Amino acid sequence: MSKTKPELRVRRTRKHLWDALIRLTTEKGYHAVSVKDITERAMVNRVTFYRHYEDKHDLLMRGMDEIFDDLVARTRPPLSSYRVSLDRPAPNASAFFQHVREYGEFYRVMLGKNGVSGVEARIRKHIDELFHERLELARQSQSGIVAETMVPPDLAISSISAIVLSMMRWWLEGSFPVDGEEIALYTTRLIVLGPYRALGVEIRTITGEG
Amino acid sequence: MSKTKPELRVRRTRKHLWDALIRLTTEKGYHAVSVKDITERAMVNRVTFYRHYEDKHDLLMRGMDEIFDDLVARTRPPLSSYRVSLDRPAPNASAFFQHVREYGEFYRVMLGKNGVSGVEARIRKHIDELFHERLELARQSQSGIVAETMVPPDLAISSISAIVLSMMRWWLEGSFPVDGEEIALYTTRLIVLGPYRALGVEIRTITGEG
Amino acid sequence: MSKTKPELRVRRTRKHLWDALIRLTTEKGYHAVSVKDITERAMVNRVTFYRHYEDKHDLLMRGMDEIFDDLVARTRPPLSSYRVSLDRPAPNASAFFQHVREYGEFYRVMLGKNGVSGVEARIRKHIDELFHERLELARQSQSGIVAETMVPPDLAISSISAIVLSMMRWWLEGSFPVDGEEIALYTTRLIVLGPYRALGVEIRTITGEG
Amino acid sequence: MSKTKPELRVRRTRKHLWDALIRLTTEKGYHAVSVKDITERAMVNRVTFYRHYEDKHDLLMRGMDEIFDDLVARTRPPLSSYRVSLDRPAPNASAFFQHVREYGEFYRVMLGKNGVSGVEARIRKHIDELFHERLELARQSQSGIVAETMVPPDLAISSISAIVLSMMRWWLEGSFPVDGEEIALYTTRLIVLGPYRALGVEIRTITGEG
DNA sequence: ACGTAAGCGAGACGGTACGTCGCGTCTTACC
DNA sequence: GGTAAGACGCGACGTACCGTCTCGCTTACGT
Repeated sequence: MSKTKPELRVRRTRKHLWDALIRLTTEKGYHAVSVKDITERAMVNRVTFYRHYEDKHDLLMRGMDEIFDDLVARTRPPLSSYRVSLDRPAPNASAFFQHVREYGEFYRVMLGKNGVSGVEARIRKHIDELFHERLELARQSQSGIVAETMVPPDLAISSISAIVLSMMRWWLEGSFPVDGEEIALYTTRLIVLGPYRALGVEIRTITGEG
Repeated sequence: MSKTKPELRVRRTRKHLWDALIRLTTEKGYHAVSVKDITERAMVNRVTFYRHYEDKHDLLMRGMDEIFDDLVARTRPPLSSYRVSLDRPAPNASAFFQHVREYGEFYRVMLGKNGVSGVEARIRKHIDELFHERLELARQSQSGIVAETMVPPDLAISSISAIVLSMMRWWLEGSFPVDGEEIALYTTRLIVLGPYRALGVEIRTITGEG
Repeated sequence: MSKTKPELRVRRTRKHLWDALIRLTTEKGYHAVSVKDITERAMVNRVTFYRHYEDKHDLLMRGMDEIFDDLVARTRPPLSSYRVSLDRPAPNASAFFQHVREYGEFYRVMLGKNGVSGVEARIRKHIDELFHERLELARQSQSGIVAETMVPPDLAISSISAIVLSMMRWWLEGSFPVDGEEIALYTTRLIVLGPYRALGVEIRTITGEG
Repeated sequence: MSKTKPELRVRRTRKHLWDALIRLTTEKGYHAVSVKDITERAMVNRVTFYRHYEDKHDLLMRGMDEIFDDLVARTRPPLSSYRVSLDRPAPNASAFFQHVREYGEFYRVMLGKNGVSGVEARIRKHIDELFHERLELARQSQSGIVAETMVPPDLAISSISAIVLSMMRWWLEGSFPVDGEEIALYTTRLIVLGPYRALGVEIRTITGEG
């Protein structure tokens, strides 16, 4: 590991800047926030900002990197066996929403009306990656090969992250109206019923259904 | 109707400005586009721009208004009877994707990575409204009252527009890889299988209906 | 005479524009007055302004031309014999101040703090011309030739118009505090005592003086 | 003195701007000079101009302040005893014209045909103040009280600055055709002969004084 | 008196300058 | 070495005014 932990002052400065960015974005939208705004709120000199970041966008990106590191660390883990179910949330779905809650302030502002256009795409990309392999596992666990699907596979796959993002947004906008497990369960259901079924993934554990 | 059709010169100027905005946004992203860029591309004086629009955002909003007027005009129409089906695209879905193809350049850039943060939300809102009443009709056509749904209704509803947007994005990014009828069919299927099902809208009741 | 008297409407328009210019200049100073201001005040379309005048300055110059035509017409006239005196105003001085009173509004604003830089010079030039020949007459009426003057002749001459303008300003700013004859008398005295004497012009008719 | 001397860069920037203003005004007249012109000539960014001055006029006023500070510093000084004379220039008159020569470029352009309307008035006001007290001293040195003057006092006084300005203009326009002492002498003579005489300030009383 | 040519109103437009805001760089001085 | 303070160049902003043009209406003048 080449990166040594930065000095205390440096970390403090960066944290102040990040917090200021998020707060100001919440208040008046990312684009209306200027570097001057950020540094004034963070009580840091404007020149100091430029010693740490290239610009406002750079600050955002670096902050997001850390958040996504956490996201990956939490949701990627082994997950030896997995069964598609309508009764229980998929375990990584639970982990995902725990993460979302923790970084709620960030996700809320970025997905809200004052958000940043590219950020949603980046989140979607991450979710895509996360759910992609799950899907592969699920499909491979099927005995036979599905000859023809109801919708083209990549279309179905892209709808998954759309649904997840939609769930996130609903959960965040309502300030976590339900439990993390619950939203994870709903998300699992919508994905299993829709895209999964369209792809021919059998819901084995479902009892009452054909 | 109080608004008289503007003079020829005026309409020409506005069209040039709109086209320049869309082209430039495609090229380098909305935020990197300046009013100066727009007017230079449109071969219109910068001051003339401000005679018609407050700013870049105003130009975008007014242009969108017209597009959404067209969208509503095409998809709202009566639609006396409607049956949920997995075999045929819902008629308004077809109309919707025809509209999307027509304004493809606009939708492609706005939903792409160079898009504008608020625009997707606005599109989503429109789609929400369009599909909302369809859903109500579908649910009311059910004989009994659905006591409990698999996911909260508004959650399911919000996932619908997420799916539609996702379909649009896929279709646009691939430059219309499939027929409009086909993408409409896939969209219908994903919605019927997922959110509709989660809401208890039975597919089998469809076939039995007149 | 090649110039036919312009149409009624034309004369009316021009008068409105001139009046508006003077009023507005009085109110907020020449430079703060825009063509738009003038036309609005004159209740004339802005384009119409440009049909008559090149710009604001052109309007001013043409108006001044008329005023100076009147000035010349009144003060140039024959004036067969003239005697320098400290008891009576020089006749052309009287005529001059009558003219000033008549066009008081114009002169007041042009010589006041909101005035126009070039205008004073133009007025000075006119006064110079008027007094120049008087001086020549006066000097030639002297029997002998004045060998050496107390100040160079052209310096003395240029001080004359300075004094006259100074008198005008005082008279105008105080809204004609004294009679036209009186101010003409004072002006005559200051000129005769100062520049004239410096030039060696004898005050013949003066009784009580050496 | 609370005002610290500004940084070197700042002084340099301001000097460049001032010089550019004077040069450009000489070349094409104050009103034709734009801030853009000034900054281009001064090789300073336009925004930097506005960091120092409100506008073109502000630059002019602040520059004038410094010049008038110098003027006052030079001509106000003690001046314990003073005698009206036609043979020697009044000492403050000499000092005055020395000052004028030093700031010749400024005065020449401001009093020339490309001048600025308000500036002459401001110069006149300064001269008025300077000569006012001299006059009072001269009049008070008279033994008796002058019952009636040939022209109202304030009229005579206002003619003094008119004469001085006139002398300045002649001297500047001819590019200092005569010595400073000489023009000061002529000015003294014209003032003593004209306004002073009109006010009853006797010349003969001068010689008899110690 | 009346038809017609002019004068005129209305408003879009290109163009120059304005004064302001935000960006990113640099220098100087402090700790 | 990290930070504060602030001058500066640069590019864009949104506005004001300028002078031109085109399109129609109306008005007063000449026959």
